[in-house]
Amino acid sequence: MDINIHEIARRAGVSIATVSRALNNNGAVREETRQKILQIAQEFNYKPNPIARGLSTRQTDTIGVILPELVDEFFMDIIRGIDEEAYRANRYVMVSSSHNQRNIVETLTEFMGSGRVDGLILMAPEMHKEVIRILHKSKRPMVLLNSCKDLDHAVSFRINNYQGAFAIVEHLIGHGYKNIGMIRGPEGNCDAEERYRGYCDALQRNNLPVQRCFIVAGDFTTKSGYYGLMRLMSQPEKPEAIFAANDMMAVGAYEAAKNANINIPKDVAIVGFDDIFLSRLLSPRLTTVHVPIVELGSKAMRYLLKMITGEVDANTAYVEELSAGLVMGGSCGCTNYANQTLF
Amino acid sequence: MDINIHEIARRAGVSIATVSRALNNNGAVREETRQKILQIAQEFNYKPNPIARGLSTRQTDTIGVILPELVDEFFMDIIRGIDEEAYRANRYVMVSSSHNQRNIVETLTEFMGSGRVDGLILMAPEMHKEVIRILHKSKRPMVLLNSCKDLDHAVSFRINNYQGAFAIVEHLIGHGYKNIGMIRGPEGNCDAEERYRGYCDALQRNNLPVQRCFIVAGDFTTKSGYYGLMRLMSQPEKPEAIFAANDMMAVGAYEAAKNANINIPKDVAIVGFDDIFLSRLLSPRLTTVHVPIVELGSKAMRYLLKMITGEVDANTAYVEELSAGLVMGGSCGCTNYANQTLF
DNA sequence: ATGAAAGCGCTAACAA
DNA sequence: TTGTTAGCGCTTTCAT
Repeated sequence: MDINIHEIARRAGVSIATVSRALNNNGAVREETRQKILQIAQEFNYKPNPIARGLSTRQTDTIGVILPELVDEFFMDIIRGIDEEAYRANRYVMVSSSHNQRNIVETLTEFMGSGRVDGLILMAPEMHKEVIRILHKSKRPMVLLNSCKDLDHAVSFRINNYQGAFAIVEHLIGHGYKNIGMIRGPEGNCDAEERYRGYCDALQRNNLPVQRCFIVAGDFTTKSGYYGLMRLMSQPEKPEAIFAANDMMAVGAYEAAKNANINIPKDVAIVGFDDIFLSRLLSPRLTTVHVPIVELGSKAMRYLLKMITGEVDANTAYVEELSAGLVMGGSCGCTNYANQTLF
Repeated sequence: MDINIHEIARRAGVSIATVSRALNNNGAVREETRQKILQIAQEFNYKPNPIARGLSTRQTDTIGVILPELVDEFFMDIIRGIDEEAYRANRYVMVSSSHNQRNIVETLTEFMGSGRVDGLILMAPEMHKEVIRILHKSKRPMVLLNSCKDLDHAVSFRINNYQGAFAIVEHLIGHGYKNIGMIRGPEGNCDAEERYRGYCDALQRNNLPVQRCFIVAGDFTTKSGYYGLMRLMSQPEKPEAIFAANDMMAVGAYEAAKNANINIPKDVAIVGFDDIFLSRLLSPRLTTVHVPIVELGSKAMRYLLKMITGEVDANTAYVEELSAGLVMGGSCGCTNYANQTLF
């Protein structure tokens, strides 16, 4: 703010061009000169102004991150994964929630159109057409997180929701359950859709019918899980097991079960998806699908950085699905699951 | 990136200065001219380059946020509070963890010294002298979060840890417990120290001795809570109640109690601090201290914005303590606490 | 190996 | 009301 390149140049008795070269290890500078400049810069604790540099180089060393919301460990984990890589690479992270669907476009435009960031990591499960448009005409590289299948022409990192859901439902089937219900996630949400697809396919692949009466809507909130279980278990024909599309709803289901004196897993088995910290503390421990969230963030960031540096082509589609593994608890009916340490 | 102020000026048949004035509502522009410019800008979807503008105005519309870690709902809540206000005020948020104590200085310098941000929100419970130094010579406004008392000459927003701890320990005393133990937080952490102070004072104010054997160290992790309870309850003389300095440790204590067949609250009452979401799900529900975290973030942000706009003097110390209220559960021994809804 | 100078896109002081 | 112009602090050609 105070001392600038001119001042350093003056003190070193050289031109600002030489100072710039010395500081950036860019272009030839006599070792003697370089040392002198470096020493003076050090002495005055001089740091080039990144804004000025940004104007000149069109690089801000900043990565934009837009997430649908800023709640839960889930999103915090993503940010942490990104932050770790950013730190390593000397980049800065600008985060924002998309606030609401209407304004995601606005935020996106501001981030991408304006040179505030060198690249973007975007998570928007319900992806508007408009967003896709911006995506296309944007000059900055961008990687999508948990995007829908129909965006496979972009760069995207996602959890393999389908595979995870398929696996956990097959696990339930392995227990001998025939009537397996599901509390679904929000409509239009791709994660939710994929998990539902995995559920249906697992049933069908095992010659089990997909029964409408065992499927209820939900919206990923604890509350909807609560009422989801209530509804499923108050029918004349009750499911033997329930696949909640995420752990938060499973938590709600646990609460409902407790209130209604329904025993898990004796009266009904429950499994979830996400493996949030909380699921470890439920009793019995929730059987769920572990999703490598921190890794999702860091992988996305690493790839984005490569796109920025040109190490990989930013215009070539690339999709990576991180596979999700089962975490055994007692809620599915397993009795001697590895009693995972809490810490 | 493509179209710039010159282009707009050319198309509108005016000078760039007029375009700038029209767009910023700054300086006189004939209404007719303004409309024309606005319309053209609209047509080409022109947005002034914020980097260039930043170089000129020394404002980036960006707020830096440095937090000790990026984990938990706790920090996510702070970020959310900040993000909400930032959105309202058309500001952007750059977040970073301090990575480690050594590098917090580096990060701080980069944020503050370089003009990357217009102001900073910093949370650093263990505050280095060095950090304080930077704080002082920094030209940009900064607000501290949960800072130590010895930084009362700065602008700071904090949870009233002392008051909260005092209140909850008095609540335990009200139950008739005489031997009240505590699992402390990390040494040197101001939140932890204040909570400990509140604990001690509550005892003394009620003519109860502070007994060393009932006080064990902890570090805010579930693990340390687990072993904390183990240690306290394996002594010949056991406490009747335990105040865990945060909920995560209380969670650990619950686990330990479960493993050791210790009933809460019959064998030992347990209370926590923070009111994390999880505490609602413990059985019995954890009696704890609610801290308005989102509000902490948003209040800090609002104040910082005022400092930036000059609405309040950035050099005048200002400390605000948000008071923390009790949330009743069954873990303290209360039987007919309001059964709070989960949602 | 080094310097001079032209931008980068914008704002703001000064002139007209 | 509008235009001219000098920065803002840096990078990067192009000469030398």
